[in-house]
Amino acid sequence: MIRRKFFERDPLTCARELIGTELIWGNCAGIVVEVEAYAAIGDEAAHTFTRPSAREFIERNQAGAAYVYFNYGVHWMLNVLVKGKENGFVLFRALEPTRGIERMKKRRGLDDVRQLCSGPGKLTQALAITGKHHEMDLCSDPRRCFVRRSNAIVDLVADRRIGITRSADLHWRFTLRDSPFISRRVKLDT
DNA sequence: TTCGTGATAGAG
DNA sequence: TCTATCACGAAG
Repeated sequence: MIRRKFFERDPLTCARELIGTELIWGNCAGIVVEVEAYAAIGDEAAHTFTRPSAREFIERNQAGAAYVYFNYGVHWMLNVLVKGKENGFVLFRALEPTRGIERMKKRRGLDDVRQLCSGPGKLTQALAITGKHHEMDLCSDPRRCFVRRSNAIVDLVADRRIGITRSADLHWRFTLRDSPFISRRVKLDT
């Protein structure tokens, strides 16, 4: 199980190293194939830039806490709090399902495994993550945590974060190269 | 390409 | 109160 220490570094390092780990969520699990990093300071796309409640969240919680919020009136988003030299969040955008696949299909109302967790709103639906998991510690309960896979040779691609307008030039989205489970194709260049 | 949806926060 | 904004997804 990945321990708290892991999240006591900067958001970019955490984001990169989370790719290829496995997210355990109850009876379901999936390999993390796409994340985005957000910095508490100086990142206009981060919640902390406009939302006092996000800044209070950081004060109130330890590294490794879940930051879950509702967006567009429809979707839950899962982030993990990073508190090191730099504070911030890592948003989970896509998983490659490994366990509990039938459960996920049922929750999503779909059969195609590629589409179960290929987006931040999709993966929370597939895993039944909601606001009740907000502020939950992801470093202490083996039923809700991250684990490293021993074999992992992880080939990363960095490109622009999706769906944001501010600070859009930063290459803070990380994906597992050529994974068919990511939300959107990697786009390089301007 | 469009459009619904609701929480948040800041202005009036 | 009102309104702009938003780390989205699905239908078409």
